[in-house]
Amino acid sequence: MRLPVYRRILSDLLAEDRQTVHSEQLAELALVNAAKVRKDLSLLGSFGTRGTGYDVGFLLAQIDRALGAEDDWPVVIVGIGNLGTALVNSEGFSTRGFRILALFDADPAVIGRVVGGLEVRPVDTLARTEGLGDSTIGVVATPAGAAQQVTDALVAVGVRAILNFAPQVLSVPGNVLLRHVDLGTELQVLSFFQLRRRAADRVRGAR
Amino acid sequence: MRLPVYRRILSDLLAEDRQTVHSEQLAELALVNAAKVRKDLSLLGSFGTRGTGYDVGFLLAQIDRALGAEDDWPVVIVGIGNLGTALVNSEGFSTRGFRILALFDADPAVIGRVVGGLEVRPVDTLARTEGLGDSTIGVVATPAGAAQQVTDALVAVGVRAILNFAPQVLSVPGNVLLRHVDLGTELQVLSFFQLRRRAADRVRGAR
DNA sequence: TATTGTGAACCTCTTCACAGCT
DNA sequence: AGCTGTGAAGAGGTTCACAATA
Repeated sequence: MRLPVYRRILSDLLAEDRQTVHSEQLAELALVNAAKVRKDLSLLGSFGTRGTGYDVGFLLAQIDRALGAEDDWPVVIVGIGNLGTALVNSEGFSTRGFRILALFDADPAVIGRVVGGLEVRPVDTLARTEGLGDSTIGVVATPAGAAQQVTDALVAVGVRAILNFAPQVLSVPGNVLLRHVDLGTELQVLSFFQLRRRAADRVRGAR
Repeated sequence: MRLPVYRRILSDLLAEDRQTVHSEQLAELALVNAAKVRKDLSLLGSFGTRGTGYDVGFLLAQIDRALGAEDDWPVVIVGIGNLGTALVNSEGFSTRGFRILALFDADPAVIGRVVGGLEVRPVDTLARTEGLGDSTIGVVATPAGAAQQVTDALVAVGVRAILNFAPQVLSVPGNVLLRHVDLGTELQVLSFFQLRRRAADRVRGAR
C-alpha cells in the first residue's frame, strides 16, 4: 500500500501551506506514475476537483481516515535498546494515530529508565499486563535470540499484530498478523539494484 | 525481491546444522507459496536435487552470489543517534557483504565517539572524504530537517545509492537510487491490515 | 483549458499442475 | 516415491488514453 507515502508527502505540502496538488506532482514526489496516484486515490472516493487537483488538507484527512489513523492504535514495544529507543522517539510512532502503551526490556540496566515519557518495565511482567486488547500492535526490537520468546509472550496476552525488527524469522499462529522489517535486508535490496545497474552499464558500454 | 528473506532462513537452518531443505519447508518459513520459492530459486539456476531438495549451504552461497554479498559493498552512515547506532551494531549491516567505511554526525557530543569500532566524524568533513566511489551506499539516519542537506552532500561526493530512514521525502538526481524506510509507515501498514481484518470479521459475524 | 476518474489493454507476478529427474 | 523445474492459466497490479467535468 502506498497510502502512507502519499500521507507523508501531503503532510509536508501542508507544512509549506500548499493548498492544492495534482496527481502529476504527487506522482513525482512519490516516485510513481500519475495514473497510479489517481487510481489509488479514487478508490478512497472522488476527492479531486477536475481542472484543479486535490485539496491537500482534505485529502490528508481522507487518507488518515482510510488508514485508521484516527483510531489511536495502542502499541507496546519490547526491547528498548538503540533501536527500540529510536522507535519510541520517532515521529511516526508517536503521532499518526498510535499511542505507545508500554515499554519492556530484559536488561536491569534499562528497566526503570524513562524513555519518551514512559518507564521501561521488566519483560517478565508482560504476561500480566492489563489492557492489551486484540487491537494492540506489538513491536519486537530485541536481539534475535530473544525475539521468538517475546513474540510468544505477546501472542499469549492477546496481541494479534506484530511488527518484528529483530533479524530472526518468527513463527506465529495463523490468526496473528506478522510483518518483518530487517534493516540489513533493505541494504541488500539496494546493493542488488546497484549490481543490476552495474551490469546494465556494462551492456550499454559494450554496444 | 524475496532473496534476502530466503537468505536469512537458510542462514538460520545452517546454524542448526541442517543439510537440506525442500521448497515446502522454505515456503512455510518465508510465509509464501512453495511454487513461488521454486520459481524464485530456479531463476538463479538449477540448484535443487529432485527427490531431495536443496543443499542449504550451497543454496546460501548461490544467493549470496546473486545478491552480490561477496562484493563487500562500502557503506557510510550519517546520523549516529539511536537509530544510526542501532544500524551500525546490527548484524545485517556488518556482515552479509557490507563494510562500514565511515560514520558522520553533526552533534559535537557525538563526534569523536567510537561506535562499532569507528570514530564518528563531523558531518561537514563528508564533502572532503576520500574513497567514496560510486558503489558506496549512503545511509541517512538523521532527523527529518537535516536529511535533504545530507543527501545532497552524499550525492556531491559521488554516492549513487541512498537508504533513507529519515521521515522525510527526499529528492535526488535521476541517476541516484533511493530507497525509503519509514518506521512509522510500517506501523501504519500493519494497522491498516488490522482495520481490514476487523471489517472482515464484522461481515462474517453479520452472516 | 486543465485535470480527474475510469474502462480497457497490458504486463508482471502468482499459483497450479505435471512432466521429468534422482 | 519424492521433489524440482517450468509451461500454462489465472490474478492482480499498472499504464494508457479519453470521456467527463470544473
